[in-house]
Amino acid sequence: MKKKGRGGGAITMGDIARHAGVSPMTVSRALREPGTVSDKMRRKVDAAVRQFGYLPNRIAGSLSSRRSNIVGLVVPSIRNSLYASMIQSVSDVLRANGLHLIIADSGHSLAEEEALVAALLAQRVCGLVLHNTVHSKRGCDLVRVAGVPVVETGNLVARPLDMAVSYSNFDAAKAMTVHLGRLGYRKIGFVTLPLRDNDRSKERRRGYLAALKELGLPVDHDLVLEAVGGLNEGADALVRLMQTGSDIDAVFFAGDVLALGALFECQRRGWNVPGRIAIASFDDLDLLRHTVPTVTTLRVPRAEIGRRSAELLVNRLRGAPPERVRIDVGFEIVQRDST
Amino acid sequence: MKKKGRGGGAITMGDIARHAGVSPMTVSRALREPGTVSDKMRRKVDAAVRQFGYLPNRIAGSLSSRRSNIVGLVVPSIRNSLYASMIQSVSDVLRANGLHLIIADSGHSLAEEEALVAALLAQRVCGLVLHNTVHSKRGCDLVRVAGVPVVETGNLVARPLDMAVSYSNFDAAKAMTVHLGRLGYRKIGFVTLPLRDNDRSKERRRGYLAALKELGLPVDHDLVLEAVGGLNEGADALVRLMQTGSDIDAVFFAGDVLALGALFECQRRGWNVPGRIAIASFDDLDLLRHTVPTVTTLRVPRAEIGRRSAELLVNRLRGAPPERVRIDVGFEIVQRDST
DNA sequence: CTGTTAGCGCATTCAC
DNA sequence: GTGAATGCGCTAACAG
Repeated sequence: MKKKGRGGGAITMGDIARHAGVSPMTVSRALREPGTVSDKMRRKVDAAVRQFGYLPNRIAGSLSSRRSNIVGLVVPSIRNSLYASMIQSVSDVLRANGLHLIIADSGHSLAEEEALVAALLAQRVCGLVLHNTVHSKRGCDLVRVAGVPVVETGNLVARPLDMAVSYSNFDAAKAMTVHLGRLGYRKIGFVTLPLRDNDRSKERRRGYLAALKELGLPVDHDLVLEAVGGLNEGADALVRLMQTGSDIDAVFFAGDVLALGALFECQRRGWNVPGRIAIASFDDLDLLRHTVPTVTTLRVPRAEIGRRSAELLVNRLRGAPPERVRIDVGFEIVQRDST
Repeated sequence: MKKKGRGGGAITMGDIARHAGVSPMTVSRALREPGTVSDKMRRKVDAAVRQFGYLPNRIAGSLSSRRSNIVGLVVPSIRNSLYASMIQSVSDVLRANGLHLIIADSGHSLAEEEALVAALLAQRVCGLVLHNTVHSKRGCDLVRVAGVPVVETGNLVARPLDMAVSYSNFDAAKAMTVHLGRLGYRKIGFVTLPLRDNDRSKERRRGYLAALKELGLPVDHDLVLEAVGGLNEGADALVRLMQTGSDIDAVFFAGDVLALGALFECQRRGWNVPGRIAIASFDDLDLLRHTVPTVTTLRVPRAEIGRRSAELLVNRLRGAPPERVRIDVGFEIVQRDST
């Protein structure tokens, strides 16, 4: 059983117009700018819309208006809860402003990020949020040529593609290391996440090393480890550091999951924290406030980063002049029982 | 160069065609079906595409072909890591098949889900994945009228809108409760997540009650608590249950974060687990394998749910006949040290 | 294999 | 305040 000869497809604005006895243009206006249409017309349109369960075709609308009202977001990993609160706040601000969000996951790969940026731009997103701050040459070119506003959020880069909202990974890691030094720890290990194509990891390690220098402590390369994410990796790293033979007294993990894994390993082995070994973390995963002992960490205002990023995009889309913006949201050291 | 005026905007397929000395249609084909175009033509097109950094406008393509190649996914909360692995596998399968994904977050609200479904359908998504299985009347109508394939994943409903890939929350909760009974626990508490508009929570509680009956244990309503998510809530619930005065010996938490919060509370108070109180959880959060003690839980194959959901959509989009599908991925009880 | 014609469903721009 | 004409950039369907 097909519809009338009228090409069986979905209901269009024209159909609604016909059934409401008005022109398609009036339907379009009644839906987007109800104020510019007389009450009588609007009621007729609304009735027909409800009757048919009509949903305007935004694809056609976007093509015609040359605006998609969709923002693209690329994070290194959707699974990492770290990004979740940022995603949420970006999403909330955009929705409050009638914009939609496409989230993509680059899997920490530069090539994948490039492919995703291309795909998003091909969808004609009207703005981008990129967590990574290291991009392929072509990725940069694509963004520049497209001319859409872009916010980079993973690290406060000196010269962003367009806008940046973040904190300094260098300053944060340095501050935490100095904090440990001031607490009296002298042999401070450091476990970094993979450094490849990752600005943030590199900056954190740089911060750690700069702090040692400032504290007048020697750099012991046996005390610096690289680990991929995960609880097991954190546990392994801790054990390896303890076995170096050096009298290591604290470990700073550049990722909260690593720190957590290490803490659990200590619980399993009965190593007192911080008595036998102190543990510090990066990023205030909610859990760190609940473990026994609670874990000292760096708090980064992830939600604020998301909110302000989205606000910048919204403003730009509303006509704010394109100017380089660089917002430092800062960070905070949360001293708890593990150090 | 008369009409081309550089101010006009982005580069179009027509521009590429002109510069490559071919027709727009050849450009279109060279990009989408390179095999159907001669080598010579394809090389000319590729050269022009690279020279201008051309990205085809998918909005125009979608409007013309009446296919968006975008799938919509609605989850109750992006922040919940539970959904993350499902999202990831959906995303992977879709991308491998040239489809994109829009993720939306309903905040556990029925009204919000309806609004999101409407927005996604207005974007003319070619498929939907809905985690929630309770929908508003209008939400159901919208989906049905749109005629796009839909997969529901949160609970294995008897009569899905279209397709369902999930496990039975009832069976799972019942199985775990029976498992606890068989281990010898006689006073088994239950902490549920909010029940409102939430099929999954209701089914889990039903399963718990059915198990008590099967075990021949009395139902003590003081031992059933409702808690919103979060570590604190889990801790609070545990303490309240312990203070009922009844000699409660085990608690089954219908959410992994709740269980974790309870476990940490036990660590803080020095309550032996499972000696003084046994703890069981729902959903195999990675952490539960690492805590001290490790936590008994229900493992649900979240990634498989995502993968199979996406595969069903892909098949349907490739022309598979619309038939009601109902896939039970099952679950597994993971017995660990907390019980 | 390649090109031509004719829309896709809406919003912009102008008349009225 | 309303409507008619026009085209957004691309692809389906056909013709050559």
